[in-house]
Amino acid sequence: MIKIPLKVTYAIFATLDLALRYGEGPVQARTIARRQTIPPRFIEQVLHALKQGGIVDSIRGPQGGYVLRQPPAEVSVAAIVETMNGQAEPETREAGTNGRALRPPHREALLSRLWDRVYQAEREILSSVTLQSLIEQYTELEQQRAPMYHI
Amino acid sequence: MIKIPLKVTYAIFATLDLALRYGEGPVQARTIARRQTIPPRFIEQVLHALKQGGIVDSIRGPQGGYVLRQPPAEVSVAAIVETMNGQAEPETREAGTNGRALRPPHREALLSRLWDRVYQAEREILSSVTLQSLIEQYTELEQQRAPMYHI
DNA sequence: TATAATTCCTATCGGAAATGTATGAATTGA
DNA sequence: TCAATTCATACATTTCCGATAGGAATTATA
Repeated sequence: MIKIPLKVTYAIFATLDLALRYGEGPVQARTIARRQTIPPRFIEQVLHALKQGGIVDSIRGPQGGYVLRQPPAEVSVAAIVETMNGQAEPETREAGTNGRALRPPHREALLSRLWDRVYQAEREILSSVTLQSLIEQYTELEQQRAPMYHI
Repeated sequence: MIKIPLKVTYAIFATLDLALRYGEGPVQARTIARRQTIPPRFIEQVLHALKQGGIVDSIRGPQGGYVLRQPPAEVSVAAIVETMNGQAEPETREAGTNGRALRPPHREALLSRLWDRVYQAEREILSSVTLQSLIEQYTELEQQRAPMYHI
């Protein structure tokens, strides 16, 4: 049921990459693509969507690139996920009804309510996680195994 | 993020149709299809999947059809949803990593944890909703607007 | 002002998944 | 035996997603 489009994963890794370098000036799409192993032409679209969603800012021209619009602690995963999904209209496909079974208006409402509850639960979880907290979790994980010889 | 395949919606409406007639003998696929406005050839596949998942039983031959295997109060939406999705392997696509950014093993783990939490929350909600409770909600909704002139 | 580096925009492609159709075999009550 | 029904599988169609491509717009720098 839960679908995690690659696009979303890419978006999170890309913003994490920016978060690790927050305050150090713009990072170019190509650079992120190389570091995160994301198809270079594809990450452009991801970053563009993130810009439309107000997650990142872009600087054009030479020495340009992308920067996080807000400090990593202010950027929730929920915001990123919603931005990446926001493009496609929910487009609730109706199923129609007949006879004397459950009838359309309420029948649809029944499931809408349910999906809404699920969606809400998801949002609450994703809202509580920020790029900052992800980075912290990551360094914790790393330190458990090897005393950072990177970053 | 939340993806609701039509197949799943159909499965819920079909089982609801059976739930409304629980104990009254088998209902034929064609009948459900007509009442719930589901492509007749398609609902067969849905019902078949539900049978494999142990949600419904089937009776072949004339006067055959489908019945709920358990009373409506025992059938959770989670069971239905899992049955309908159970076919396709999750198939976690890796994204790989390079350079000195977040490195693969833990980077992936980071998101896996997060998606697991979301998935868990979803399951809890869907497990708490049964066909019985859906029917109750439905009749409530109906009575609020018009004093049932159907069913 | 020219140039090169970069983002921006849109179109398109290919493959996979979802949706739906078709056909015939197997089962079984009457 | 016959007709009604599920069962099984294959096939067709559409939609979505990941990815690629080409060129336009912008701008720092020389």
